Amino acid sequence: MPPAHSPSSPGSPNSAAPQGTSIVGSTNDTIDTLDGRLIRLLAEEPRIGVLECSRRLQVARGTVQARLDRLQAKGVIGGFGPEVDPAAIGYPVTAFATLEISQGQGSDVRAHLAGVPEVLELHTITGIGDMMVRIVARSNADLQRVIDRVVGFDGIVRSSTAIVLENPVPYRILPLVDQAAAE
Amino acid sequence: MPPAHSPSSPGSPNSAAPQGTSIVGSTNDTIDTLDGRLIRLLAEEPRIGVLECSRRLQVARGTVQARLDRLQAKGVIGGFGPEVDPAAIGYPVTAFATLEISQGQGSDVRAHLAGVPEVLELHTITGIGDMMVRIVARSNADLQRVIDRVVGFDGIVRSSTAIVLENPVPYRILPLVDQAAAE
DNA sequence: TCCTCCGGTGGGCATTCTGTACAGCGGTGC
DNA sequence: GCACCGCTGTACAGAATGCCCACCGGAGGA
Repeated sequence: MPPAHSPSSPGSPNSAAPQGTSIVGSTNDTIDTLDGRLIRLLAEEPRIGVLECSRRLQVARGTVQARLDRLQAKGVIGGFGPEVDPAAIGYPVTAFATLEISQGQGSDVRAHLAGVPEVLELHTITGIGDMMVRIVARSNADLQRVIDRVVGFDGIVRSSTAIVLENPVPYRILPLVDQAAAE
Repeated sequence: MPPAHSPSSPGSPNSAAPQGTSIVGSTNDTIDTLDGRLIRLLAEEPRIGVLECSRRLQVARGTVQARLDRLQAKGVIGGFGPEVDPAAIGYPVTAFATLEISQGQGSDVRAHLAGVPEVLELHTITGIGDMMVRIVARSNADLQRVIDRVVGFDGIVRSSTAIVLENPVPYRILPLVDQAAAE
């Protein structure tokens, strides 16, 4: 493939017609369709670079670069870190634990939980419990050890655990991105 | 910076001494320390390429390339998709809903939930409920709409929702990677 | 109404990285 | 003892990146 771009109209150098969507208020609002297509493209084939994106999206390279910079600056795209599968590194068991915390012990408990590698995620929630953690373990037996370590801390009054059996819909964001882009 | 690599010992071309860890059984088991350092490096600075990795890790470029290929082939690294923040695209409210399903309706319910963009994740679990979904919404008011759409389906008998107030520990995997690498 | 700003386009440049190949070394296991 | 596998340097052509420019055209303010 030659390094040429792929000018649809080779003769006329300029045919500036904003793609994606009218820019209207794209600066402060969410994302437009071009952003959506770009995110989808990168999500599906992360290995392609900016130049390839511009080819697929039929826009100028500078546009893709600018959009990417803007998306990262706005915090829409946090990064491109590798997605590591816990199961593949020896932690095939996932569980959600709901924790009840005694008054005023919140920050201590958070610090404690943040120090446990098997705790992948921690939320404070409304409802029955006060906190919800996502934990992983090497096996069901190992899960016992992890739970003991997680709840073995002053300030955690009660806890209940739900083991994940299946994961019919793994974490995804693309459908939401499409919806946001089509706003 | 000149295109020269950075040979520590310019004279002697070969000083092969396996880094990371003795390879022992690295092929079938999990990951070694070199893998761990590589993943951490990529997670922290995803934009750097293979060459830069090899410089930081003080190993040959081919090694980094081989490790990366292997990690991807083994499924340890799933991809390098952009991490999109739902809050940044207009969905700042997160909630977890526990669903109780009537017998035999499982697969229908899954299909239904998979069709809802606001459903980011779906698990089948042990315990009180049968399923657990992670959902997002544009606002607390909008959450009502989303919940109605989620549970408005034959086969879902009961549901309870917990709104996420705070997220003291956002999803992370690095501490676990370190632990697995130090096995 | 005119003017400025901003985002998009197309092009060009030097630098850098990638993909791929090669031979050699050394530890592991048969 | 020998073959295998992983790591090391090295090399090369092709491709992509980062950064520059001039220009166009719509939106919004003066």
